[in-house]
Amino acid sequence: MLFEQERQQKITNYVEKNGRASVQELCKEFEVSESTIRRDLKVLEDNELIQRAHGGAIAKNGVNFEPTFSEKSDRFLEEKKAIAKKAVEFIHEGDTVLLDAGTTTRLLVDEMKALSIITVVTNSVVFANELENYPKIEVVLLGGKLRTETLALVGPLTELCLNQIHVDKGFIATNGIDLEVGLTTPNLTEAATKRKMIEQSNQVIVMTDHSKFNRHSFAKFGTIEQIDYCITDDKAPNEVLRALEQKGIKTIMSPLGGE
Amino acid sequence: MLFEQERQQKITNYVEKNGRASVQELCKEFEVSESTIRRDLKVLEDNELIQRAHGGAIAKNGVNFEPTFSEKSDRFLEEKKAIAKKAVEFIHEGDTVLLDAGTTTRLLVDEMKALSIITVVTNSVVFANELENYPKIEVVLLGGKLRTETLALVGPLTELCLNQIHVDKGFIATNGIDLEVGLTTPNLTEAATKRKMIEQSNQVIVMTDHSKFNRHSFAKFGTIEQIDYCITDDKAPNEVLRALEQKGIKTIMSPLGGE
DNA sequence: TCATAAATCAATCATAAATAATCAAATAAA
DNA sequence: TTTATTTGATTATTTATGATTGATTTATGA
Repeated sequence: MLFEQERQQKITNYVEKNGRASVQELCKEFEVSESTIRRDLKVLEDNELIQRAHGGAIAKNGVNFEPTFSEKSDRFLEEKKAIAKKAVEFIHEGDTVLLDAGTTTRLLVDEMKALSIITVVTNSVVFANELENYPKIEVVLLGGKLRTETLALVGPLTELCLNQIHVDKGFIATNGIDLEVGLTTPNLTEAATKRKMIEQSNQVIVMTDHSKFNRHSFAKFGTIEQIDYCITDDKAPNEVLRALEQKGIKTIMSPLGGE
Repeated sequence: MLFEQERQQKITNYVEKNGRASVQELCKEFEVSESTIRRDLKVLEDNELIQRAHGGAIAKNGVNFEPTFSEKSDRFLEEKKAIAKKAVEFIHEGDTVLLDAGTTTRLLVDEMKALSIITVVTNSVVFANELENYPKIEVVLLGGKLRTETLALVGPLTELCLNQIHVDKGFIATNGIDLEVGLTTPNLTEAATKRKMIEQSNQVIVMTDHSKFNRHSFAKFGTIEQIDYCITDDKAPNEVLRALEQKGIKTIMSPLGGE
């Protein structure tokens, strides 16, 4: 008999190996009920490990998936929008900001378009493209190897570029925030880049929706103590936020529907 | 039985592959009703993955169909295409190549898509975007300040990135090629970047249509002697090409209409 | 040009499948 | 023990789909 996490790990493997899997197929394979499989799929989707479909799941990093699709099915979009609205208040005229690639930070890009003169440093080709039409925003793109799944730039070259700069505020995305483990993401190379980003930011602002709390992924890139501000939505677990506050980290809970 | 998203993905592929598809054709192919196909097409159109038409759908920016508007208005397009066809012959499996941003080099990107495993270093965000879907090509984007007019990355950060790499072949675009003045471009910062590119390339391959000969622009970025190969079209002035050959530079005149 | 026919479409509805929500039993942890 | 967690069964609810219908669009011929 498998433990819950073991089964979920194996389901991920199964889906990745076959590119897809139906709920019924997984029931047979793991000898559990449909309810259990569906619960597992939900968890795995929250962790962005698979892509759910009506009737089963599809592998994520499969060649088959356009970013537009994952964007469409982006969970917690409203929460992320609310978070972005709060985050943009941190940016003032003349600031230099660092913007980490990620689905939550993506929505901050939209908010930034209305701002006056600022410099935005980013490792996301998508963000750079989005911002290039706004003459008041100077865009600096970090170099590096292009990760095809996320269109983010990572690797030694990115870190080298980061070494050359220092920004007022760094907006960092994360896949997991856990009081004990800290900040984590699934990809080791990406983690190294994020680590350097935190180093080069005067203020570290973590943007994360509630689903990332008390979760951890594979690669650690920072400790809780390195955070200056944590912006999240109003479904984030209160006890964690209190613990953060006790460590001197300002937490901002953004209510849904904006201001 | 396919999941909804899978079917939509496959429809996109189908349309892209054939350039077009009728509703009935798709019904047969995927064994679903017209209603379903129409719903799918609507979703795909909303996601800007295809273009709908009465009776079916058309591929969007067809990889190898009609040229886009900006391409159409491009001067000497046919010449540039011919140049790109010659240039791509210089690239072999396992090569690392440097691709300068420019309208002539832009057409080399299209040619490169068919190639096997290579590494492409570029300072063009557009090129990086274009190539990211081709898994056999590893894309390294240089960092730097984003020039909004050309979507090229330039500046000290770009040069710093270039310092870290060395490539087999560098494909360089130019605004002017003159026997006395050398290679020139209108922008000083861009010139500095090109200069560094030439330094870091084992072989320097200049791609230029005939209109750039005997012309010079404001900022010089290289001497004639630094060129290893010069690829141009069959309207280039013969006396200049002869002079280049005498200096030991191989010149390739690409006849219009390909091979 | 216009009128008519044919094809295609969007909107609606019914249905079957899949899902989320709920609850109780089983299991594990305190 | 009690308490929390995981699981499976049950039930509303939601979703995907195909058929139908009337409206649009396109094609055809005068």
